[in-house]
Amino acid sequence: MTSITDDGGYSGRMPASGSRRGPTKGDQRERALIDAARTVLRKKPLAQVTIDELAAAAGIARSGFYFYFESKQALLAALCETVLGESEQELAEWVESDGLDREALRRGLARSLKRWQIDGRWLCEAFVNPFPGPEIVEIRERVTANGCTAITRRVERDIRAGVTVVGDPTLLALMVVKLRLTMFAHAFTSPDEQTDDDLLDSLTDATLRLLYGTVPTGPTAIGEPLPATV
Amino acid sequence: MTSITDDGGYSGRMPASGSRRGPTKGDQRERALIDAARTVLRKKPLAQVTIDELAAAAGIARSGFYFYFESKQALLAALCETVLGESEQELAEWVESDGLDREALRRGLARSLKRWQIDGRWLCEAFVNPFPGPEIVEIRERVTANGCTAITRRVERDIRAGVTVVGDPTLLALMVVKLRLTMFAHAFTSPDEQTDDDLLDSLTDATLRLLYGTVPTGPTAIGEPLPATV
DNA sequence: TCGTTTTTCAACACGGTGTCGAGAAAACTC
DNA sequence: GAGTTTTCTCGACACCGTGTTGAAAAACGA
Repeated sequence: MTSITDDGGYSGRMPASGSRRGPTKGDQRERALIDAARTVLRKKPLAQVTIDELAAAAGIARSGFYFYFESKQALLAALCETVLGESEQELAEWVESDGLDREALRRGLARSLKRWQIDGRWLCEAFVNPFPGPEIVEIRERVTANGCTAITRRVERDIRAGVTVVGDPTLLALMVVKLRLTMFAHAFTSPDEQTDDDLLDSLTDATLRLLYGTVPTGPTAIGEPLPATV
Repeated sequence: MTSITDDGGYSGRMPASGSRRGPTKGDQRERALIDAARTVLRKKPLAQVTIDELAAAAGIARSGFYFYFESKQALLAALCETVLGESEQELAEWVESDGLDREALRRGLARSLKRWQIDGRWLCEAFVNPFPGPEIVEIRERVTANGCTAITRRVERDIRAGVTVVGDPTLLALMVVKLRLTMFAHAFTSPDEQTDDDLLDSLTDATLRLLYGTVPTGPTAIGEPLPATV
C-alpha cells in the first residue's frame, strides 16, 4: 500500500495530482497502464498476460510496472474501479422507476450486456472467477453489496406499495444479481448459443419472476398489486 | 474414461488395467494423485498449489507427476470426472418425479449443497472459474449440457401434461443450472451470510418460479395445471 | 540554477514449470 | 524364476515469469 492515509488499496503509489497542476507524468503512466490492461485483457485471460506485456503496452519497462502497481491483480482492481459507477447506473433507471417498469429493466440489462460483450473477459476475471485475490474480492463485494441493497430497497418500496413479494428480499436480490452476472458471463463465453434479444427477454422475465413471482404484461402502477402467489 | 481406445483426454498415460490382473502400481498412483488433489484442493485454490505439493501428497517426486498428468488442470479435470455422476443423480429424483414435486427438488438441492460445502473450493475452480483451461471447459460443458437437457426434458413433459411454462425452455433450463452453481459457490465462499435452510428454500422457490412462473404450496399432480402467468 | 522528489530500468535472486534420459521396478512370458 | 518387455521413477537441466534493489535519469519547485 505504501500510502500515508489511504489510497483505496489498489495502487502502489500516491497520485501526485490533487495539489494543482495537470496530471504528472506518473499519473499519465498510471492511466496508460490501466488503459493498456483494458485492451490487453480483452484478448487473453489474466493468467496468460505477463507483467512484461502490460508494461510494454504502456511504454515502460517491466520493472517499472511495480512502481505503479503491486501485481497484475492490483492493476485489474484499479481497472474495475474505473467502471464501477457504470454498473450502478445501469440498474439505476429501473430501481428508481415507479411500478414494475419492465421496459426500464430491460433497457438496463441491455446496457449491461453491451458492456459485457466488449469487456466480458476481464469482467469475468473480476466478478466471476471465484478466487481472484484480495484486492479484487474487496471491490467485487462492494459492487455486489451495492447491487443487492439497491434491489432490496426497490423491493421494500414495492411491498409498502402493496405488491406481494415472496421470500427473503435479501436472498432474492442476491439471486437476481448473481443470475445477471452468470448469464452475462455465459453470453460472453458462448455468444452464439442464443440471440441477444432472447437472452434479454429471458433475463428480464426471470428477474421479475424471481422477485414478484409473476411477469406483468404492461407497466403496472404503484398501488396496483400484482396477483399474489403463495 | 480409463478405456483402451479413449482416455477422455485428461491423462498423459494409458491405464494399464483392462487386460487382466488387479490395478497396477501405476493405476494406484493415479488414484493416489486424484485423492491427493481432492484433499489438497479443499484448502487452497489451484493457483496456489504446486505440482510438487500434489506429487508429494501422493508419495512421488515432482517430475513423476508428469508421467500421469500433463498439468495441474488435467489432474483437476480427472478429479471432476470421478464425481461427474453424483451431480446428475442429485437432480435425477426431481427430474423424474411426477408433478412439480417441490420436496424432491429441495432434497436434491440439499444433497448438492452438502457436496459443495465439502468440495466447494475445487468445484468452484472447475465450474465457476471462467477460464479454467480446455480440459476443464470440456467437462464443464458436458455437465452443464446434461443438466440442461434433463431439465428441458422435464419441462417439456410438464408442458405436455398441461402445465404452463413461460419462455424458452432451453434458456430457462440454463438459468436454473447457472443459478444453482453461483448460489452454491456463494454459499461456499460466504457460508455465514445465510442459513442452509434459507438458501435451500430460496433456491427451491426460485427454480420453480423461473420454470413455472409460480410456486405451488403442495405437491401438484400431473394434469392439474398451475395458474398460468402471461 | 540547485536541491528535492519522482520516475525509470538493468541486474539479480527466487521459485514453479516442463523435458529428457538413464536406470529401477513391476508385469508378463515361458 | 530367468529373461524380456513394459511401466514407472527421479535427478538434472533449461526456461520463464515474478518481485526486489539500488543507482541514475528526469521532472519539479524554489
